Amino acid sequence: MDELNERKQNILYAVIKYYLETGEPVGSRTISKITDLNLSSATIRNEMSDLEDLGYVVSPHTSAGRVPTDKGYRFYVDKLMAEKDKEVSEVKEVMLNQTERVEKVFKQLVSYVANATQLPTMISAPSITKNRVKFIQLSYVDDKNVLLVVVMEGNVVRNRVVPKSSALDNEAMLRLNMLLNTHLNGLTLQEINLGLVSKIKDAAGEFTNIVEEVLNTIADTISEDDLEIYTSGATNIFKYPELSDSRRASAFLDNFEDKEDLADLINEVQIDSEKRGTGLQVYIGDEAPSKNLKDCSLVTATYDLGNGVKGTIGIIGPKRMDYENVMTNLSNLKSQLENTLKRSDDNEPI
Amino acid sequence: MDELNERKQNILYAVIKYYLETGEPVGSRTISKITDLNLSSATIRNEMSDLEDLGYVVSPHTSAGRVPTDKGYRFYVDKLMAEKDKEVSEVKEVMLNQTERVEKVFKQLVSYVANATQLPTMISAPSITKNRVKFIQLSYVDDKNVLLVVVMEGNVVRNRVVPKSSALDNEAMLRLNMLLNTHLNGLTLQEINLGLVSKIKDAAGEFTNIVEEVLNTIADTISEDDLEIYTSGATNIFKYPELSDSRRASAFLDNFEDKEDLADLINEVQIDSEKRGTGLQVYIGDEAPSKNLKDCSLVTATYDLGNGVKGTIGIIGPKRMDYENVMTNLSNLKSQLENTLKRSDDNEPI
DNA sequence: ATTAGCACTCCAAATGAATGAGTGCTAACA
DNA sequence: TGTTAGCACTCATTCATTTGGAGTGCTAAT
Repeated sequence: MDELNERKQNILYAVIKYYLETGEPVGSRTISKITDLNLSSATIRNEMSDLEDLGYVVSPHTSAGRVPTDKGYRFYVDKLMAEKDKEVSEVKEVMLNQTERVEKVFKQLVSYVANATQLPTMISAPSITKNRVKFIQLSYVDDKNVLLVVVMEGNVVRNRVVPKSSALDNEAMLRLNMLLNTHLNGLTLQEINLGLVSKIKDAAGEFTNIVEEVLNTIADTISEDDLEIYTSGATNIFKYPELSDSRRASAFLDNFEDKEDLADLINEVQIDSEKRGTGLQVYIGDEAPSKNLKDCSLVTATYDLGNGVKGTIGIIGPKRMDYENVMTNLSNLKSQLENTLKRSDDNEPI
Repeated sequence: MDELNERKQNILYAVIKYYLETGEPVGSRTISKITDLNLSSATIRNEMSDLEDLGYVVSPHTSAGRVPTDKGYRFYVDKLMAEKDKEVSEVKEVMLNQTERVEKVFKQLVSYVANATQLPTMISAPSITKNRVKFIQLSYVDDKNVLLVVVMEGNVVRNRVVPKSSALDNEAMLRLNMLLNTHLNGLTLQEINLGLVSKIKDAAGEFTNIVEEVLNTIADTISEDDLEIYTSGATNIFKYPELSDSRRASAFLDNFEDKEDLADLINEVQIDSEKRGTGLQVYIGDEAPSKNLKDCSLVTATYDLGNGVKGTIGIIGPKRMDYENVMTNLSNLKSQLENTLKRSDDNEPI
């Protein structure tokens, strides 16, 4: 903490701030000019040399300016940024229209964020494995199939057409619906264990095999795309020359296109967030829980709808991204999401 | 047609074939060596000069080899390719698992095709506006909402939580379900016109306003994401140096990420396909019905499930893509899709 | 403690020569 | 008449060289 005196902090701040804008190594003369410290370039040079020894900056080669290291960025995010720039950026209210399908809401949302930050953005819909079953319904579709609809808390709806092996008249269907609802309502997927399953099958009597099919389908349906990921703004990385050469860009976009990889990433971020008890997190370079983000930073906001139902918004960009802007945006979004989606749960009678 | 004698055609074929592989302008000496025409480079030079005059090839600068023009490609696709290479490439049976949700099937499919062709691929789920309503169901969710489920032909399911303004007991719900199903089953969205709507509202009696909400929602639900587009393999363009500089790549990926643009494109392709009565289409460069594909070719297969229900698979790549491989792949996919999805409709009793 | 001054380093952009692939043309040949 | 060998010419690419400038580190003066 005392490692850096005020002047060094000021200089480090100026270096990073300037570098964030330009992406070019910044030299002593520049700092001397842009700050109002009234120090000559020579003095700055001495200080910067110290900062380099302490590991906050490096110069890419002998006669270049200095570039922040991960440690430098970390210090900036943790200390400098918070202290200096507490000017509250205007909070834009995002239109969260809950009457739309969830899917569509998230599509709009992710594209809004990508646009606001001008960075590649991903967002995970709330993981529904921890979400509770609100309502289950089987209905007649045609002779060979029944339609299974499962409504989860937060009005997430999943449906599937299930082929039926045996005949099933209306009354039987009614009974099955009753059976399923009385046993499963209010439970999370994790709570639907083998014991319960066999109990339901017993109770189903002659319909034991159709119930089995239905239960399998429920498990499938709920878990199959647990962690649905939406992305947008991938091409924003081309705004940063340091990431746009074709090798790097291709590698990055490959990752960004692979929803499964992103889901893994988000999973780890959520675990992390739980551990640290923070909603907003910044991963600089190697800090990110993923292999291929060496040259990038990741900023995430994990929103929490209670009952362990969580989702994450993530932004990936160059290390020299505008952390402040990104962080205010995300934290803003996070609280709005929590408010809106929680409010929609207040409606429910359960 | 007589414009090109056999020898010229052979040479043009060799030029294009070679260029498809290398992406480099190809010179007379190369052609002289790789063909078994036993012609000296000088002769080839003369012929190539003629081909250039006729507009089938150009040389990018004075001392470079020749590169096919759009006209050259067109001739290749229409004439040369068909004649020469009718070796049937092995037809791989793609796993089309219809028990999965449609959504997931298409996701798998598009990624399969992208992988098989090593090109950016998009696919549109069958447009459901022309699809028929099979089954409608309202059910109780909680005090303030009802759940609306619409099953279309081909077992495409759409659902939505509809806020209800007035109380609605079980019996009323039953009556509404009857009413909606008797009036709407078997109709396409286009056939649900204003006259019909007011007729239903009349018949609904006291529930006229909830019926209105429901009907609006149906219209919305069906049309909102008409033409859902799935994409995959976007980063494959980086395999082609001529498209991987950051300006071009960025522009391309921007387009490819924008699902609305792609939907427009697919729409026009489908119209086109109808006009020409072909399922498989090749657009070379400017031929494509879109602004930003100047440097690319687009190959599409429009599958037709009957009753005007159509969808399109599209592949976008450099002009020098492997047309044969791509076209056999698509035509293969097309027929399998048609078979599988049609088969699933045979199940239905309507 | 700060600063001016200077030598030194190294990148980046500019210049220019060498290389080589390819063409067009002409003249010779079958 | 069609084909080919030969030659002069063009132009992109590559590589080494030069040059300019930005920046540093060090030293000596304030």
